[in-house]
Amino acid sequence: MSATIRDIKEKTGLSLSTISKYLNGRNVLPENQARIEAAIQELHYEVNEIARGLVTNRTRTVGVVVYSVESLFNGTLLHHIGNALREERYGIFICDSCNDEKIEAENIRFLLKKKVDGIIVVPVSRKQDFLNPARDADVPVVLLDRSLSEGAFDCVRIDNRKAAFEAVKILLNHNHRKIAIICSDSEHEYTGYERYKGYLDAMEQAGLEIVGSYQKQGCHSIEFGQASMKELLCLKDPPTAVLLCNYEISLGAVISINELGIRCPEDISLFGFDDLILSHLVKPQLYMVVQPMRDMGEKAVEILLHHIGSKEKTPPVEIVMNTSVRTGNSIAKVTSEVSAANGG
Amino acid sequence: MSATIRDIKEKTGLSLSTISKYLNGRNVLPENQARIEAAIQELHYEVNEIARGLVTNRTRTVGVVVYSVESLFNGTLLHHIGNALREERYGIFICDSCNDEKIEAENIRFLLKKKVDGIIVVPVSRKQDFLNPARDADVPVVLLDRSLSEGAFDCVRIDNRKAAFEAVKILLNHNHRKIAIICSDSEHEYTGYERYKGYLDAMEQAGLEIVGSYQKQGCHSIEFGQASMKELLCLKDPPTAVLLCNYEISLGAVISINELGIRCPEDISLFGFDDLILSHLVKPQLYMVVQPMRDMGEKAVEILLHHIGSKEKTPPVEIVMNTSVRTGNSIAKVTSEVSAANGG
DNA sequence: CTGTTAGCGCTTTCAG
DNA sequence: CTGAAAGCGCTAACAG
Repeated sequence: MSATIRDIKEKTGLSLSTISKYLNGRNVLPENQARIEAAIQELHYEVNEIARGLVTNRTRTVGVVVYSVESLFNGTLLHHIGNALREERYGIFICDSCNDEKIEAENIRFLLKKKVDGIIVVPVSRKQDFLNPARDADVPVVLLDRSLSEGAFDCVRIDNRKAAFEAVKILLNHNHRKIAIICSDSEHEYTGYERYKGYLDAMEQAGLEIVGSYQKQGCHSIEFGQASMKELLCLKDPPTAVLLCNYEISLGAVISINELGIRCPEDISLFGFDDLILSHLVKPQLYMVVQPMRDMGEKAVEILLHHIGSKEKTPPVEIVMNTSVRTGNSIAKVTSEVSAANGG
Repeated sequence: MSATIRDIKEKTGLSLSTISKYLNGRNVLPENQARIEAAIQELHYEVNEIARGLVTNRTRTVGVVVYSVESLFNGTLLHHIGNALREERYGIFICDSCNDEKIEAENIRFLLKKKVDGIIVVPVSRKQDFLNPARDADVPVVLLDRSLSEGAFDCVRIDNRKAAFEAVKILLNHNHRKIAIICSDSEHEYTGYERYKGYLDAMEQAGLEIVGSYQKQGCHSIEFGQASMKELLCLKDPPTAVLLCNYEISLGAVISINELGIRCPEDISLFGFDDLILSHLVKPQLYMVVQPMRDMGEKAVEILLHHIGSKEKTPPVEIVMNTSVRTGNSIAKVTSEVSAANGG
């Protein structure tokens, strides 16, 4: 069907190597350049990247594996990663792990068979086993957003513990004492556990007791956020504020208070994570921890391309980025009397 | 680095072709099967899909080009497409057009160079020029969600005109007469124009005059939805109901009424498009046109794979799927007196 | 600067 | 059923 370098050879009478050189930007006589260019136009020639990849052993393609392509968080990350990669003329193979470790492992093997030059992964698994094939094949990997238990790969993320800590501090500054948390559990996800620890740090520093029924740990999902919020609201002695530890849980919690007709911040104060238009959509505007998603995506690409460029091994690095807080009006100031009464 | 079929040849003493046959599921003596399998395990051999693709001229890879990977609408579509493709052991090359026609055209050329077997595209452009290279290279293309002006490619979509028509009918049944529309314009997008026509159909059938200031046509974006909604609300004689013709515009409209402190449905009734958790998130629940996104994605894959399987050309087909309406409480019943007064 | 040659890893004739 | 040989489209030495 499509023209090959051989057709150009026929048309121009030049050798394959001259044409190849022209295609790769090396020096060719102006006259020959013109002839090749003319033939390319005439034949609608396009390089066959497959053939090129076979010989160069570089496909100029990066695989990106995300835990779920349906999550707006990942969509945003993918957008920034894609932009950064396109600038460097890299293609992007996106794989959806559907929040399933088996699919995730399959995705890695798939990408390896496709001979990608490197892989960026926002992982489902907590352990690194699924990445062993990549390591064996010497294909560089950069983790994004979530680190793994062993820490053997480069990772770009935020300081989750600190971010949660600071969020709780803001709640404390509004005199909240009965503060609950909904997060993904350590088995399910890295960030959930870290954020939980940040919550504990702040509570302990404030000398507050950790109430068992105020701790909701489970899946990273809208459903879990929704159900947990409902449970918290139905407690005999409900919390006055809740920290929602990721985007999906934040969504679920908002759905829940809508369903139950609970008012925010009059009845409950909320602090969410990952501001993806959510704070603009719902009334009142939510306080949220915001991650520098663009910087994170770009940094991951930068590190990966650096590895691809120079095959020398370097010890794994963790890039930890700063978060910020988007203020809203989802937090009520607890008056001291009430605070005292509640705190008792 | 990684093992090749040659290493297996050394280990087993068998010929390349026998090994290749085994890898492709053809008949090989049980004894030889066992030897090959053992060598594969030992060497961690994985097929080099690049090399295979070079000779078979099939990469078992499909390109998917979406207008924006940041849009939840596309994320959902991608999820279903990815699932369907994975089941058929196809890989998926996702390209983000960033709502830019130039990038979109670039994406097509990129995929062609990567020798994808077929392309699914949710297009930015209204005209098909950017797909000419694919047609020239005999790579099958299926359009999804949005059709092009010429209709020369297969397309899976809904009946946009009818969907909008029915939405307006529901508003009319609630006695609304002053009905506005916010949609993407025909220059920007296929669906916008179709939905606009459906709106006109319903208004004309009801014998209502089309008020110029109630027609907002522009970009498919949150910003446009937000700004347009604000303009409508600030009119001297504002509409009592608004049809929001896509997800981003629906988001923008909700943001706008939140900002202005307008109540829905007391002050204004809303009817949106594409229910992607939005109706659950905001209060009150929005009435929405919902598209069968999963069916659409799966159908697009089915058609594409069929084309890939049999290279014979068939005239382009348009698959038009049915929509449904998710009811909410975002529409107020206009009392007849008011209706008469307003309708005047 | 240009051409010749070899070969990337695999599949595919075609004999045997 | 198995093996030898050719070749997919391109790049990478090496001579010239």
